[in-house]
Amino acid sequence: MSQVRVRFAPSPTGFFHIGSARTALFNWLYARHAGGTFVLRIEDTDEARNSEEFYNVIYESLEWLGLNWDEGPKVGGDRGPYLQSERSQIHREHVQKLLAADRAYERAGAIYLRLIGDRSEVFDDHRKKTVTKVANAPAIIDDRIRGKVERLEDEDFVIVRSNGKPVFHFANVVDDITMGITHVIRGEDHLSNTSKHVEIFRALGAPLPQFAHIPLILKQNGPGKMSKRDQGALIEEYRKRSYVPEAVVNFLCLLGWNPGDDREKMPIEEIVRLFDFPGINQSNARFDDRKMAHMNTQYLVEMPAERYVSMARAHFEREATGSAALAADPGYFRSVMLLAQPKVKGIEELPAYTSYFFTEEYSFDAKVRAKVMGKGEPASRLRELKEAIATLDWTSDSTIEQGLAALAAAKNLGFGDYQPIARLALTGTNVGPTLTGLMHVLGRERVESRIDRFLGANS
RNA sequence: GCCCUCAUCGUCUAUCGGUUAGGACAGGAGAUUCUCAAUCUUCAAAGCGGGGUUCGAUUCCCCGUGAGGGCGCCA
Repeated sequence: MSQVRVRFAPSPTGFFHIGSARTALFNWLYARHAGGTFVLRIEDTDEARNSEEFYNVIYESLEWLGLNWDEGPKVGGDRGPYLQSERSQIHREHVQKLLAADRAYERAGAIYLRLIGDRSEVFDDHRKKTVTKVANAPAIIDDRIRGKVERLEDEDFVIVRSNGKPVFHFANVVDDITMGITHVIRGEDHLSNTSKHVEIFRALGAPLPQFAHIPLILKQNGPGKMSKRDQGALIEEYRKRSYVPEAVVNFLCLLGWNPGDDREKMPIEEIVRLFDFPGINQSNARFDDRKMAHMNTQYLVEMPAERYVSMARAHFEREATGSAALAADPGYFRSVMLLAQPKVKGIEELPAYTSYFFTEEYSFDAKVRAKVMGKGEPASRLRELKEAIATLDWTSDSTIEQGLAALAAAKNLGFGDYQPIARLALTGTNVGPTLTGLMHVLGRERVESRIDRFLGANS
């Protein structure tokens, strides 16, 4: 194991944002790539917002994405505690250290970090008040993605509020120091704050970690970065919609990073092998749910049967409770789902796409019926098909296909003369899997009775 | 207002000074006579503007412009 130690430090807000997921992912990827340690630290300082289930949202989302942490809540580690709310003593000790070294002072109940340099009183037009400026040297941030960034802090700033709680910047830096974090990989929205962090590191006499500020994810429509209210912004949503977690991860990897060539769908092991700072982009990326959906479909069509069926069943259990599909014979359920696998774009489409397989009360699409019934002699074709059923070989969809082709040839017609009416009678619609495939799955009995019923109702 | 970052097809991106500027998603057209939202083929689509540097700039530098972010006793 290398010396690399990275951390993901979310705050328990009750949801898991896609931007957080990507930050967690990039940290995880770098840790795995470098053979380092991925630390999870929960920054739960704003106690009013925290509750047990808020913590679980973080754990469950990371687990669903497959981002396992080496140190942190639930797994422990020797640099804990890993909940920031349990680190107050550590924070206090560091404040004392600064106070003792005269690098911090109290004013109006709050504690400020003292910058070093000549001081002067200046009237700030924008804030409409007099402030004390310090002739400080600019902080130099040697960012692994941005290069050298200089930014000046020229006013003392609060590190502990008058209520005794450390501010984010301070707790964050102290925790990073005491946890031995070597690489701080986070969103670009923190880049400007980093000068404050550098001042704190220096005041504490701690070496700077490597910084890497990754680009942000912008909302699909409209201005600004993605926020929790935007479509597709929450990881929970993808879980609910039964997206393939590997597909979500793969998509997120490509939002701001690429392997340097055309490859898009890649196994995570390969991404881990190739992932490094030079491959990370500098510009923000607009989120595109259609490309995400496409990636998901790619994973779905190549998914082994067992997993596909179990994902489908889990989805029906969660989202289509009471569906007849759940009561159906497991073997039949399986056949139906596998028949639909190459045809649907997502697991979430399955209940609607397969509904007629699980009930005899499937509805007929009026427009489709009018179109199909209005052309040629569909009823005759259906009767011919019904008579041929007894002679069909039901062992596979291709033997059924051969039988139907022979029937059509005998009547000097084409398969296309039977297909639309048969599909209408059997499914009530004009879209779906191949006719012969669905006949094979439905089986001879269902096919026969459905055709009978249709002929009875339409003659 | 001040500060920081970024800038190639509508979107995600490749190119690390010399390419017919490539791929993917989305879109258009066509094919598959077993439908289709599936599959295949195919088409259209880009270097923000102005200055430099250079034999040569999408690529390097500067200035604009645009986009994003930060300026709390929020995280």
